[in-house]
Amino acid sequence: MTRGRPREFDADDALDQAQLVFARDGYDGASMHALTDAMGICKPSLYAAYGNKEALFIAVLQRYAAAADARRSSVLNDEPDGRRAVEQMLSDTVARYTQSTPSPGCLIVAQAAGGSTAAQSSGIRIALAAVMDDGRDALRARLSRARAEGDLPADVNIDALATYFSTVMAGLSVQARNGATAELLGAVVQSALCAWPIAVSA
Amino acid sequence: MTRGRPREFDADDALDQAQLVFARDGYDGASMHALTDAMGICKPSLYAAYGNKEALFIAVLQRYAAAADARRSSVLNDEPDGRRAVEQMLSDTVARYTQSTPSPGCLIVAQAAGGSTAAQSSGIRIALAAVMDDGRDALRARLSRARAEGDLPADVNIDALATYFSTVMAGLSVQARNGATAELLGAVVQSALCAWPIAVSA
DNA sequence: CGTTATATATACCTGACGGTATAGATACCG
DNA sequence: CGGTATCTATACCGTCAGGTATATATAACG
Repeated sequence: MTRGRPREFDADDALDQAQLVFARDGYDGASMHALTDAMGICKPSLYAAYGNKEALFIAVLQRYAAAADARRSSVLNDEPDGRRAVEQMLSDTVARYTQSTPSPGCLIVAQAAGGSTAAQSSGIRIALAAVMDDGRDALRARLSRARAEGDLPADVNIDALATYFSTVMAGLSVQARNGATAELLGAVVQSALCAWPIAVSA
Repeated sequence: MTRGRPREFDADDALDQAQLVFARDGYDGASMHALTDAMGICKPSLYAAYGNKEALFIAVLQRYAAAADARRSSVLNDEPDGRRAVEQMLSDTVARYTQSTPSPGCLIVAQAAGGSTAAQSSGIRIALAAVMDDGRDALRARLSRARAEGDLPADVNIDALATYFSTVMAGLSVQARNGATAELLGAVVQSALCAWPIAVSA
C-alpha cells in the first residue's frame, strides 16, 4: 500500500483535461495556469505527479496515442476486406477529427506539423516521431496482410502506400482544424481511396 | 520623396529572414529577440516598420503566400494537360518542402495545423484561412479548366477534388517536417494522382 | 544652414512564464 | 495514538516575454 495522503484527483482524468488545453492552444501556447485550471489541481500537485510541462505533454501524448491506436487497430482488423478496412479507418478519422470541438483535428499531427524544429533532439519531437511511426507501422501491417490475402497486387509498394494514406490523414487533420465539414472530408476520403491499387484476379 | 533618415535595411529581405525564424520555431516559439537578431535590426526599427509581432507574422505570411501562389500558378498554367499540371504542382511541392532545411514543410500549413484555435477571430487565423482558401481556389480554377477541356469527366465534383489535392499537399508538409525524403514523397505523389478521375472519351 | 521628419540604439517597464519553497492537511504503519 | 510519508495550498523566485520611452543620428526640405 502507498503511504501518505492519497491524491485527490484521478491522474488519467487530469490528463484528459490537459489534452483539451494542449489541443486548443498548442504546446507553447498552453500555460501552466491554463493547464492546472483545466485539470482542477494546483501546480505543486501537477509537478509532483508529472514532473514538468514537457513530461506532462508526453504523458498526454502517449495516452492520446494509445487510445487512437486501439481504435485504429480495431477498425482495421474488424473488416476482412483490405480496401474497406482502410476506408473505415479514414471515415472514422474524419468523424473523430470533425467532432472534437472546439479543437478539431489530431493532437499528434497538430504538434508535429507546427512545433519547433529547433530542438530536434527534444523529448517532444522524439515522442511525436515515435507515435507517428507507430501509426504508419500499424497501417503498413494491415496493407501487408491485404497483399497477402490478394486485396492488393503482389508488386505494390507497401511503404509508399502506407505513407500515402498517412499523408492523407495528416492532411485531414489540417483541413478539419481549418473548419472543413465532415461531408466535404468524406468526399475527400472517397477521392483518396481511388488510389487503392486494383488487384488483378489471377 | 520621403523625408527624414532612410532606413538602413531592406524591408523584404528582413521579412525573408523573419520567415526562417517563424518556420523553425513557430509563431509562439519565435521570440522578438530571435527575430530582430535574424533580421539584423533592433526592436524599435522592427516595431516602427511592421507594428507588432502579429502584424510582422502576417506580413511574412502574405509575402510567403504571394511567392507560393506565383510559383503554383505558373506551374499549373504552363502545362496544358490537366493531370500533368497537377502532377507538376505536387512534384514541385515535394521539392520545395524537402529542400528547405532546416525547417522543411510549408509555413502556412505548419501554422494552420498547429496554431492556437482559441483566438478564432485573431488576425493570424483569418490571414491563414484566407491564403489557404486562395490556394484551393487556384487549384479549383485549374480543375475547372481541365473539366472544360475534357481532361476530367463532366460530372466530377470539382470542390471535393480540389480539397482532396489540398489535403494531400497539407499532408506532404507534415511528412516533410517529420523528415520524409523527397523520394518517398515522390511515390506518395504518384499514389495521390491515381485518384485523378478518368475522362471517358466521347 | 536651420528645421523637421524619420531611423537607430540603449535602456527600461509591466506582466506572465515555468518552476519551487514552505507550511498545513490527511492518510497508512507500527 | 505517535510517526512518517505523501498530497495540497499559498505565496514566492528569477527570467524572459512583448512592447516602449528617450536620446541620438541622418536624411530631405525651405
